[in-house]
Amino acid sequence: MLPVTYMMKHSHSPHEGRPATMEDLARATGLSKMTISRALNTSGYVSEQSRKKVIAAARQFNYRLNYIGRNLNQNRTGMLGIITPLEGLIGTYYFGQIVKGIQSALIGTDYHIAHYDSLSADFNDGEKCAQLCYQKRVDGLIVIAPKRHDCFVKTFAELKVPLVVVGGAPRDPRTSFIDVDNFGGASSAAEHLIDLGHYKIGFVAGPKTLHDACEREMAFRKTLARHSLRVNEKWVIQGSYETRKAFHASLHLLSQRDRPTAIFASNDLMALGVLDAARIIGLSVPEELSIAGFDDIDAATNVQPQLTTVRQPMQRMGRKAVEYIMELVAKGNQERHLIHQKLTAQLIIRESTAQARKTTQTTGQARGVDKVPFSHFVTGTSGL
Amino acid sequence: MLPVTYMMKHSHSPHEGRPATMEDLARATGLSKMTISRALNTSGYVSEQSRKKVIAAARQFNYRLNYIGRNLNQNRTGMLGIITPLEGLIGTYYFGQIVKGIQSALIGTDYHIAHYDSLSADFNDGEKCAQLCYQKRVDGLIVIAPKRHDCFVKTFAELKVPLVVVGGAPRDPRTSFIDVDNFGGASSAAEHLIDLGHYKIGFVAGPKTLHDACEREMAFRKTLARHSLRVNEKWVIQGSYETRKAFHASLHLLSQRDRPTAIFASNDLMALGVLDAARIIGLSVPEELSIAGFDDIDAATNVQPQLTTVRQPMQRMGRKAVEYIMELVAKGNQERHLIHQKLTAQLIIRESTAQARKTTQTTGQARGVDKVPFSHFVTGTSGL
DNA sequence: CTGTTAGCGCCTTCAT
DNA sequence: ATGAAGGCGCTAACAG
Repeated sequence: MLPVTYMMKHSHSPHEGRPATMEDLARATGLSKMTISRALNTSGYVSEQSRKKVIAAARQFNYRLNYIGRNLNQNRTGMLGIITPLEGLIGTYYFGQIVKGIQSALIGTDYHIAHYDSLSADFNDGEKCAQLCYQKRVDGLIVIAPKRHDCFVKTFAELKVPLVVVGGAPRDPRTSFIDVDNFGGASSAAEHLIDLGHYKIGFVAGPKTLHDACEREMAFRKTLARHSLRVNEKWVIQGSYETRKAFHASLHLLSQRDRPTAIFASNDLMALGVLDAARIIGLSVPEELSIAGFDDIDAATNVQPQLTTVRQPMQRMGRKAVEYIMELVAKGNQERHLIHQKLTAQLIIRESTAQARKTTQTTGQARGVDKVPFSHFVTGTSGL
Repeated sequence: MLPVTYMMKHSHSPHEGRPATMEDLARATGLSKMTISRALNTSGYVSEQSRKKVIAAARQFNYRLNYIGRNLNQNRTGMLGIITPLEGLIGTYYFGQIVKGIQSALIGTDYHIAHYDSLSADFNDGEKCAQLCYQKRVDGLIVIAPKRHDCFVKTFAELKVPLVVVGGAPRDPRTSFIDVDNFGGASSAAEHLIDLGHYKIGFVAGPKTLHDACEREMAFRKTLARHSLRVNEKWVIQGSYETRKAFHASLHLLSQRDRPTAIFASNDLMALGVLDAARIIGLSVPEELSIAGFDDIDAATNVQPQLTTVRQPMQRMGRKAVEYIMELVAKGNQERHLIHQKLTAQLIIRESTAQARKTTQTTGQARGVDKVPFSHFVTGTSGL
C-alpha cells in the first residue's frame, strides 16, 4: 500500500475537498506547472493544443487561482487600505462618494479594498496604520478625511509607505493629499449671491471641528469683506452638517423682523433645512429668499426648487487617489514624489437663487406663520 | 568577487531597502529560522538567552512579520469579506452599527475587513462573491442586508463557502442568517400604543422594497387586527426611512380633521419627521399625539421628548456573524451547520408615548398652524 | 513552445 | 532547547 502522501502527490486528480492547484493540472495534463501558469495567465507562448488541454482540466477540476501563492511570489497583497472614521463613512454622502470613486478606479485591477476605522484604537495614528504596510496586509493606504492631523498624519511623513490623504488636507506638506478647493468653491457661491444683488446674506456654518467647514466659512467672510459687505453675526447659524438642526435654527432666523434675503449653507443637507424652514414660514424661494448649498447631493436636484450649489468632485478625488497610490506601488515607492492637489469645486446655478428684489425691504413686517394659508406648505410636498 | 546573490543570501544584515526576514535574523543571531519563529511567536521552547538575542536583532533590523508568508503556509488570508450595497452602507445608521459590531468582534483576532459592494457588477451575485473565497482573497463572507435575494443569496446555498447573511433574512433556508425579529419588535410597539388606550393609530411605512420594512408593516396590521382595530388607510404614510419625506407627509396627515392619536413610524428617522410635524402643527407630544419609532438611533435620546422606540441589537448581529464565520473557518467549514437566528428587538418606552386622552375627540376642529403661537415651535429647538 | 530550477517568507514535522 | 528539511502555490529566469 502506498503512503498517503504519495497518493496525494501523485494521483491524477486532486484529493477530494482540497482545491486543485496548478500542480494538479500539470499532472492531469502531462504538462509542467509553468505551462499551466502561462496558459491560464495568457502570458508567454503556449500552443493552442496545450492551452485547450489546460483549460479543459481547469474546468474539470474546478480550478481557481490561489492568490496567496501569487502574492507571496510577487511580494504584494492586492489590498488597498482605506482608513476612515467608521462613524463618518457611515452616514455621509461625502465619504460614500469618495469610496465609490475608489471602487470604480479599482475595477479591472486585481486590487481589493481593506477597510480600517481611524477611530479604533488600533488604527488611530500613523504608526499603527503604517504597520499594515510593513506587515504586508496592504500595499498602500488612502486616508479619508482624518479628523485629527496631529497624531495621525504628522507621523506619516516619516513612514515611507505609499499613502495619500483624501479630503481634509493636512497642514504637513510632507504628506501627499488630494482635496477639493473648499475656499474657492465657497467663494464662488458667495460671489454668485452678491452678483445677484444680495447684500443681506446669511450663513449656515458646519462643524467647527472640520477643516473644510472652516474653509467655507472663511471664504464666505472674506468674499463679503472683499465686496465691502458686513457679516451680520445674527445671520450666522452654527450648524452640524445635518438638516434638522439647520431647519430649526432657520425657522428662528427667518421669522426675525430683520432677516437676510439670501442664505449660503455650507452643505446641501443644511440648505434643505433652510428650504423647509422657508416653506413653513411662507417665504417663497427664490423670490423672497435665495438659498445656496455645497456638495451637490442627489437631493439637490430632487427638491423644488432645485438647489443652487457647489459641486465637489468627490468621486474624482477617490479615483485620483487610487491612481496615485497605484503609481507609487508600481514604482516600488522608490521615488517619493509628493502631490498636493486641490481640485476645483464648481458652482452649479439652479433655481434656488435669484436676483435680489429691489422691493424686498427688511423693514417690512416679518411674516408670521399665521399669515400663510395652511395649504401653502401642506400641499407643497411634490418636490420631495 | 562574490556574486550578488551570494552577497544577499549571506551578508549579516538585510540588503538596504528590503525588509528584514526571519532568515536575516537567523543569520544575524547565529540561530536558525525556527528559533526566530518560535521566539517571535512565543510558541514552543526558546531559551531566555536566545529570545533576547532575537528580540534585539528584530528591533535592530526593524523586523515585521510578513503575513503573506504566514498566510500561504497556513492557507488562509486573514480577510473577512463584508458585502453590502455601498449606497446603503453609506447613509444609514443600521449598516454602520452592524459593521461596528463586526469590527469590535475582530479586535484581538488577526482578521481584517475586506469590503465589497453588492451593487457593483463584480459582486452582485452569489457566484461572484464566492469566487473571493475560492481564489483565497477572503476566508469567509458576511453579507449585510442584501437587497435582492433571488440572484444573490439563492445561489449561495450551493457554494459551500463560509457565509452568513446579516439583516434582511433570506427566504432560502439553506443559507445561514442572523436577523432581528422585526415582526415581534413592531408588534410590541403597536401593542404598547394599544395598551395606552389608543385606537386611532397611524403608521409610517418604510420602503416596500425592504424586507424588514414589510415585516414591520405586517406586524402593525396584524396587531391591530388582533385587537379588532381597523387600520385607517388614510393614516398610513408611505415613507422612505428618512426624515424629510415623513415630515412633509405628516404635516398633511396631522392637519386633517380626523387624525390619529398615535403614530408608529417604522424607523426613528421618520419618527423624528413626525415629531417635527407635530411641533409645527402645534400638537404636543405625547399629550396630544403619541409617537413610537424603531431602531433606537442616537437621536432618539437627543430629542425632546425622548422617543419611545424599538431597539435593534445591530452591533450584536455583527458580532454574532463574526463568531459564526470564525467557527466555520476554524473547522475548515467541514460541518455545514446552518444557523437561522432572529434576535429579539426590545421595546424602549420613553417620553413620546402616553395614555390616550379620553377627551381627545377626533371630531374636534383640527388645529391649523394659524392657531398656534409662532414662538411655540421657534423656541422649541432645545431638543436638538 | 516547454520544462527545470529556484525562491518568495513562514511554519510543521521530525530529528537531535 | 534547537536545527534541518520540506512544502504551502505561484511565477521569474533560464535552458532547452
